[in-house]
Amino acid sequence: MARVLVVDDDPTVREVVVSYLRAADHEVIEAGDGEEALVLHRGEHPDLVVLDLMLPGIDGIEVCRRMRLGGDIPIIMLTALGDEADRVVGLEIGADDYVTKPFSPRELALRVDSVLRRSTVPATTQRLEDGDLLVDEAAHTAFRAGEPLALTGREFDLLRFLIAHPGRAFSRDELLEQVWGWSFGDHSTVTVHVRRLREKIEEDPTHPVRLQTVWGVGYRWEASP
Amino acid sequence: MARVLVVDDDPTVREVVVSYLRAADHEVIEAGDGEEALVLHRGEHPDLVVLDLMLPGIDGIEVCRRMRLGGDIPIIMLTALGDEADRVVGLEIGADDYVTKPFSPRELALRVDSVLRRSTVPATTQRLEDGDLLVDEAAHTAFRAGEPLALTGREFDLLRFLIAHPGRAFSRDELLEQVWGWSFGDHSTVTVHVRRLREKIEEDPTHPVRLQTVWGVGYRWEASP
DNA sequence: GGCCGTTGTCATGAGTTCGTAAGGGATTCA
DNA sequence: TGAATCCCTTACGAACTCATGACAACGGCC
Repeated sequence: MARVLVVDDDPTVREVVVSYLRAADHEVIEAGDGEEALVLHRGEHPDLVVLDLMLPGIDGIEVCRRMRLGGDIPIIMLTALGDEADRVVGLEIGADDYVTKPFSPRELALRVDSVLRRSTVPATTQRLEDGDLLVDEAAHTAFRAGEPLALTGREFDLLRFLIAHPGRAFSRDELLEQVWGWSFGDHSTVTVHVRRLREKIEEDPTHPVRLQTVWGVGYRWEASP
Repeated sequence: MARVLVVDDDPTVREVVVSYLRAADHEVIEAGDGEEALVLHRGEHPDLVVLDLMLPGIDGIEVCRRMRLGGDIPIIMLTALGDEADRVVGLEIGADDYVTKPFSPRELALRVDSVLRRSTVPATTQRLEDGDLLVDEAAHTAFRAGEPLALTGREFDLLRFLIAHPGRAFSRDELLEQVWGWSFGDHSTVTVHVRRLREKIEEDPTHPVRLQTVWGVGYRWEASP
């Protein structure tokens, strides 16, 4: 339910943590060192960071400090077992929680949930991707090849719904129901909005590739290969 | 600093913990079993509880549950080392933190401080930066390119919140909730304050770059590149 | 008390978005 | 081939949203 950035230089540790967090329905992005972590933090706006204290290059403490400058983000520290000094440092610089290595992945997942729960702003938004298209629900913005698209509210809702349900054809009635929240309505409403959306996301709006017409039925989102 | 209730059936453990917490300027009250703990919790209203999981009579889990019924009080669990089941249980029933026995009293004292800090002041930072903007929370002052900005109280709160959560769209209701602390209110209050803030931080307030409008939704802080 | 800055509310106007209608083109089927 | 159906495109007014300026209430300070 949230976007989590996992920072650890050990790929094995990352793999385990990532798989557990994904199983808990979180979107996960990874970094292997401090520099990469800071770049991802700036660019991806994760909801929470799981951060190893011992990192090559910029160490975890410095990463934590710099992330804190860029925004109010919860951080869970990973520290070596028994190294009390490390743990003390972690708490002093204001990590929201920490877990000692070796740790149980299940416990870490619980900590993540716990920290998210007491976070001031609920993190319940995920991002949807399809090829070079990206729908960021938290930012309420869609991007094509990294460039933000100037979508209106309805267009954004429509795109979000279609990308979330690729490969399936929806009738206009279904779209009115799912996107507009109407139980009845004029079909042309859908038609026109589809056209407007195509105008903004299709390479050649006259010959749509992603938002395809299904004759006699409605429309279908064709996922990128 | 705070009133802490220490619950453990071992008088030696209590004595060590208590002396350390007193050294850290906390007021400490003690209980040797679950029943006594619940009575003191009800009567003395401590700010935080350090609770042994293994107790004669009513066990720690039950004590924790009942205390939670009586209010949102931070609880730190004491558990046996390596007993992951206990730790997981502790987290699941909502302990804010735990410490494994044998533990360093100094670390416990730090944990107490840490939990108190995040329960009273939820994960706030001292300084926030975004491009040439700087928010100094301690001084309650914001700067642009080193020059202090003449912000009013509300404007400062609004700016701090937005910079702390960059790249995310907030509805007016959410902003009223997060910045004003209101659960309901007039949307125009937000609109007007956004306008006033833009007047002071945007290069061209008519065409805002950082504090952007998200049509039909609310506003979003655009982090500088 | 009087002055001043802050704050919340309101009215107004400008700008944006949305739904609908209508005409023309495309597709299907007899 | 022709008719019927479905879809695309365009245009336009209504409804909505936001920005702006003004104003009164409130509290601090002299």
